Amino acid sequence: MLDLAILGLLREEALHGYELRRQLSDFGFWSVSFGSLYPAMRRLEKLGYIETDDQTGRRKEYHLTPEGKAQLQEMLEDDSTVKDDERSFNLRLAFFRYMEPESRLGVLERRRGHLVDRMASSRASMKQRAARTKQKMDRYTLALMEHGIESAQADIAWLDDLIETERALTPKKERARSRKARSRAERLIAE
Amino acid sequence: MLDLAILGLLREEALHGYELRRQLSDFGFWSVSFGSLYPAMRRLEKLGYIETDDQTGRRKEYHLTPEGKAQLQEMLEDDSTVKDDERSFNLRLAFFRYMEPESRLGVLERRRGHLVDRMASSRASMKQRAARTKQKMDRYTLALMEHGIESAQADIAWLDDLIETERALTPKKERARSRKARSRAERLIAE
DNA sequence: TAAAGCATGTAAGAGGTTACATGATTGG
DNA sequence: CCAATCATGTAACCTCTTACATGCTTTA
Repeated sequence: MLDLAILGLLREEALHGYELRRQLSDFGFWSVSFGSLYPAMRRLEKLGYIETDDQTGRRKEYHLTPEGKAQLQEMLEDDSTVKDDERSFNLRLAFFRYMEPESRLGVLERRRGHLVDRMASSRASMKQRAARTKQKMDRYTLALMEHGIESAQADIAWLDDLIETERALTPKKERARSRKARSRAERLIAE
Repeated sequence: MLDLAILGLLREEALHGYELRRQLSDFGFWSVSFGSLYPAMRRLEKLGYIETDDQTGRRKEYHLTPEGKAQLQEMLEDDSTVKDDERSFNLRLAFFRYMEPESRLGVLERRRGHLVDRMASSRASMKQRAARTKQKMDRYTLALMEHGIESAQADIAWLDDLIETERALTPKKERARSRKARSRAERLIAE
């Protein structure tokens, strides 16, 4: 997670730890602590993925080595290690330009599927709870769950845009299956 | 975090670990692992916050002790230990009904302020980056950041609804300062 | 009767945080 | 020149996950 973020940010330009941290939080990822960032950079240096040549004292600017570049590529491409959480997805999306165009659609659709699943099970549990206990949920819990569903819907609509654009950019055969899977998902959403 | 979730869910009804986990994920909080859940319940039992009397073998239903109830109250009320992340806020909101009405507005406004801040700094860094590097951001990064801002705006609007409703429910004097703080925040949002 | 799901638990370790320590540089 | 910010780092610890182990119960 953190390793991916470091390598990804360093792919574009050489950075030192402090600046890396700023960018990480500016992108809206997360505010990693220095106690986690600096040891991570040391580790990546030992692994030969990043290095620094300027000894000019104060700042320690790291840049990607060819091995680091290859490692980044592998981390982005290998979806067996991908977690289904938002941060993991956002991180990949931020580095989409470094990915193989064919892999991008897969990442987007996987994220979409995950959101659809979560929404469906959230809906189901709301109904089940309404049926089980006669009294309705308290105002706050209801607001929380409804907002969760609405946010997920907005995210899915946004993903659909991205998917559509991506499809237009990489015209390929064999789209029938994906389209079918998508309309099934849409039925699930529609209550 | 996990402790708060366990105590909060047990406040309404006695539950065993397996069921607790299901509810936790149904609420959209997170899918806690058993390797984390069971030890946590043990710990809470040793602390005297929860207990079980049914030895009927298979399931171990825990319920809240009076001490556990007091502890829950304290965890909900004490905002010095509150983290500003989404999960922490959602968890508190789900247990709003157990909180003092006077504390609720504070939680909502604190969350609002946090979102406004993050959005403002995200906006600022986008502009700064646009000015610094002549070339515009790649399509994906742009989509990510814009969507982040839009999501935050939607969350803020939702919070405003909650805040308004809450104000109507707890009519009090001394609202002028809060209202002023809120309109300042609104100016920040409006680009 | 086998497979799938229910239910509880342990051990090891990944992946972070907090708190602390240090010092250089910049701006009012 | 003093405070704030920049900048790097260490040590202790905390929270949670993964992987494993066990056995019961329901369903096809």
